[in-house]
Amino acid sequence: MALEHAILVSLLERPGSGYELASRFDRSIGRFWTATHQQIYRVLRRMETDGWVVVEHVAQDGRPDKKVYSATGPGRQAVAAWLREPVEPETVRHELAVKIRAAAFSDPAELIPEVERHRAGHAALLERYLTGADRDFPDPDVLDAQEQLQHVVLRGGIEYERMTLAWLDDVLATLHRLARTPSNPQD
Amino acid sequence: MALEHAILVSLLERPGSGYELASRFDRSIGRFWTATHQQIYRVLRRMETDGWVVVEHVAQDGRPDKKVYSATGPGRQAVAAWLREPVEPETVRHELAVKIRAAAFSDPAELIPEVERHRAGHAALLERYLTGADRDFPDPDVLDAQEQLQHVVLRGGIEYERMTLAWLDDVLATLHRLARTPSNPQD
DNA sequence: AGTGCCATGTAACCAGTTACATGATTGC
DNA sequence: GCAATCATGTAACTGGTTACATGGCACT
Repeated sequence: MALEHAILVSLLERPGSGYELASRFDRSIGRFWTATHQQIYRVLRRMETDGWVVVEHVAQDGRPDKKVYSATGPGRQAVAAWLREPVEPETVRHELAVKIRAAAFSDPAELIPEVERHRAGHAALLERYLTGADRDFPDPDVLDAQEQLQHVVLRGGIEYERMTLAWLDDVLATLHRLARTPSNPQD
Repeated sequence: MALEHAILVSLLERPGSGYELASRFDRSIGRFWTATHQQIYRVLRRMETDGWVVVEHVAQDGRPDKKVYSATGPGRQAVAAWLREPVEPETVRHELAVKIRAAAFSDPAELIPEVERHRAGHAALLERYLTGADRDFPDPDVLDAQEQLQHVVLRGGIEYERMTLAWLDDVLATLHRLARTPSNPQD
């Protein structure tokens, strides 16, 4: 399980409430780990009883009170211990790839709009990464350790999106080729 | 849910037993969808009662009997209907990326062996893809529709591994740089 | 009047993982 | 004798998703 650790890393970078964590998981951290607010609240309570985080109740006016969480010493140690454990290989769930193979048993042309939709999504994400990189790391040669590590992860996201865009173009070309030569497999 | 559909696609490509499906999920299909045999047996039974697949009991001598499953007409229609539904965006789970950011709160040098282990795993996988591509698609210009779609998915896997290798080199360079300049953040 | 943001939660369900169980055959 | 391969399953658990609930403030 790594959601605990993802939350701890986020709290080490900056303390915050469950709500704030949920919005971070929708933005930056969401690039490589997703979580809903329900999950986050549940895990935060568990980590509090484990002593990995502490809460500070903050009253606000004009908006609801919030509970600001911070990582504790034991929490930091838990992260360090987890870093020393080997990561199991990622379990892949690539639904679009399954669909592309499935297209052989239906009409490949039908998949084109879906692939185009994905392409547009990835293009938009790449744009967001690039503008985010410009904004958050305007001078990539002067970064402290934490920023360098954040930056190299962001570079990974950018390269992933570029690769994916190129591949989706390859997929689209293949689908268009198949649409032009109507073989109609077993239908 | 897409495990049903991944199994159906695999059975459309070729009928097989739960055991055979499990080994396919360890090889080719495992590139973009994973499943254990327990899961596969459970889903096959559900799909049988739904009429998406049919079983044929095959007695064998020298080895245990097996139940060979095939996709039915309704199964094929279920795949076609699923193809027309939009795919939800993939939920990403990239544990290594979390660890790289976590390294800022521990010793970045400690992560180097782990990243090298990953690099070796991805390099081995790329090799396997490349030899598999040579073996299964020796002449990529003469492929039928099904093979073309399988091939474009394989190309995606190859490009993904290449990109990942390049990124892991980038990560390693970053970690080595940080190890040379001991900043030691909050320890 | 309606939408969106801030903020926290409960409850039910479903998918996926881990552990355990059985048993014959083939090869080292 | 031991491990690997073929072959199918049960049971318990855990992590993640979906639906539902509450309520004030700011903006259009």
